[in-house]
Amino acid sequence: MNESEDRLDRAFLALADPVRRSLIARLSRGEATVNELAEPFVISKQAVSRHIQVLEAAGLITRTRDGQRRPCHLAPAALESLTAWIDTYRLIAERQYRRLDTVLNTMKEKES
Amino acid sequence: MNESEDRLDRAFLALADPVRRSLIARLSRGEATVNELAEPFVISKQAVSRHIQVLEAAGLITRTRDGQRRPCHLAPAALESLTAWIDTYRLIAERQYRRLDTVLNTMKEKES
DNA sequence: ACCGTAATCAACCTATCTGTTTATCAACTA
DNA sequence: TAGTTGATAAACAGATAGGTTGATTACGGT
Repeated sequence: MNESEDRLDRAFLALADPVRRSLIARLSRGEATVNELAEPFVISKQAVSRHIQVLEAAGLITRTRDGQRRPCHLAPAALESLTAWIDTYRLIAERQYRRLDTVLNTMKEKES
Repeated sequence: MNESEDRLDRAFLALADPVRRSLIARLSRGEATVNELAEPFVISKQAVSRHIQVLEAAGLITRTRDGQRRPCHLAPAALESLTAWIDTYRLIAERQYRRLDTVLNTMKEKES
C-alpha cells in the first residue's frame, strides 16, 4: 500500500492525456459542469465524463453538488504537490551540473 | 503534428510509473549505466532498459557513449518545462480562489 | 405524475503498456 | 580471434486505457 506512490501514479497519468490537460486548462479559468466541459470536444460526453473521473480520482479536481449538476473545480494543492516532486530532483540535478561546471573550470584554470 | 502536446504526453506518461520515477531519483544524484540502474530492481534488466528508453524518448534523460556503456544523465530543462506547464494553470486557479475569497469577504462585510 | 436534462453505468472493441524469455549486436580483453 | 560483458531487439502474454453505443439513474420543471 504505497499510497503516496499511487497518488503520484494517478496524477501524472491523468496529465498524460491532451484531453485531460485541456480540461485542466479550462477549469483554471473557473468551475464548469460536465456538459460545459464536453462541448468543445469531438468525443462523446461519456468519454469526457470518464476523463473527469480520472482527474477526480487523481485528486486534481474536486466536485460539488448543485441540483443535477456536478460542477468541477481545480485543486491547486494537488498540482503543487506534483511540481514539488519534480522540482526536488530537478534542483538536485542542477546542483550536480553546477558542481561539475566548477570542477571543469578549476581544471581549465590549472591548465593555463 | 502537435509536437509540443506529444512531448507533454510522453513526459507525463513517463513519470506515471514508480520504476521510472525511481530512476529519475537515482539519476538526480549523478549519471549511471543501465546495469547500475537495474541493480536495485526485481524486474529484468531488459525491462529497465525499456523504461530508460521511455524516459529518453520523453526527453527527460540524455545518453552518452563510453565504450560499451551508455551512461544516462538527467535533463533538468525537460523537468522544468513540466513544472512550468503545471504552474501555469495552478497559479491561474489560485488567483481565482483568492478573488472568490475577496468577493465572499466583501459580501460578509456588507451584511454586517 | 410526466417529461426533459445532467450525468453515469455497462458491455464491448482496439491499441498500447509492461513484463517475460530467447536471441542478437557491439565493444572490450586476454 | 575467441570469449565475456553491456545493452538492445524480437516475439509473446496479460493488463489496462480510452473510445463507442445503449440503457439507467437522479434531479427539476410544468
